[in-house]
Amino acid sequence: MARAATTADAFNAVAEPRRREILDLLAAGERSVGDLVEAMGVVQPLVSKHLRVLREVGLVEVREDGRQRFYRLNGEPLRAIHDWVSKYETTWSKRFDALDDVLAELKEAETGHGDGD
Amino acid sequence: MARAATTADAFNAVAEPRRREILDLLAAGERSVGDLVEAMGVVQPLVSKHLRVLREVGLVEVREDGRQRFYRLNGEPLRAIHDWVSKYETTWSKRFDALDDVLAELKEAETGHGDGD
DNA sequence: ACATTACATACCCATATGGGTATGCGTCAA
DNA sequence: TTGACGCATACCCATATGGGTATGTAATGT
Repeated sequence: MARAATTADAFNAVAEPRRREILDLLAAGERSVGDLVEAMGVVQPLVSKHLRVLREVGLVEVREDGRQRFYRLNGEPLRAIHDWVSKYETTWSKRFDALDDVLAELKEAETGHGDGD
Repeated sequence: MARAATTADAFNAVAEPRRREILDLLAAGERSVGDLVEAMGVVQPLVSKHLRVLREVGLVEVREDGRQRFYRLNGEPLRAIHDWVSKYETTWSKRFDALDDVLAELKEAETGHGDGD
C-alpha cells in the first residue's frame, strides 16, 4: 500500500487544481472535451484523464453527440465536502465564539484536564 | 514533474482520510501526539507526518509542554474549501432551481447556442 | 550519568499519480 | 472507402506520497 487509491472520493478529485478548474468551467454549462482543452491550455489526453476521475466520483456526466462528448457538472458529490467542512465553520467565524467555548469544555471533559476551580 | 506537490494547500491536506480524522479529533480540543496515536490506532511516525502536513498548511498549531506537543485545530484554511464548494451548493440543492436556471442561461450566452425559440 | 518517554526525522518500499506521446476507435466528410 | 476529426486509452516517466521501521533529540525520572 502507498496512497490508498486517492481517486476514490470527491475530496481527492477536488484536491487537484486542474480538476477544480474543469468544474469551474462546467459550472456555466456543459462543454465538449475539445472546448475544455482549449480553455485550459493543456493537451487533450490530460483533460480526458481528469474528466475520467471526475466521472468516477460522479462529479461530471457525459452526453455523447456524434464524435463529441459534452460533459456537464453534477455537484452532488461536493455535498459531502461541504458538510464536512461546514462543521469547522465555527473555527474561522468569530460569530460562533460561544460554540467554540462549548467545544473547549467538551475537550476538558474528555481529557480529564478539568481543574475544577 | 509528476504531482505538483500535493501537500501545498488545504484541499490536499484534507483529501487524506487520516488527516480529516485528526482534524475531527482535534475539533474537541487540543491533544498530544501520543493521544492521537492511541485514538487512531496507527504508529506514531505516521501521525507525526500527517500532523506535519496539517501544520504546513496551517490547519493545526502546536503548543510545546515538556516533552509533549499539543496540537490544536485552526480551521481558517478550511475556509477556502468552504468558499469554493459553496459555489456549487446550487447544484445539489433544489431550492436554487431559479439560480440554476440563470446559470444555464449564462452558459447559453457564452457558448452562443442560444437557439431563440 | 543512564534509562525512559514523547516526538520528529531519516530512510526504505510500493504504488498512485500527473504529465506527455503514441495509438486505437468511432463518427462525419469527401 | 479513405481521410480527418474528437476523444479515450495504453504506455512511459519522474515524483510525491502513505505506511512502516530505525534512529536522533529533547525532556523527565531515578
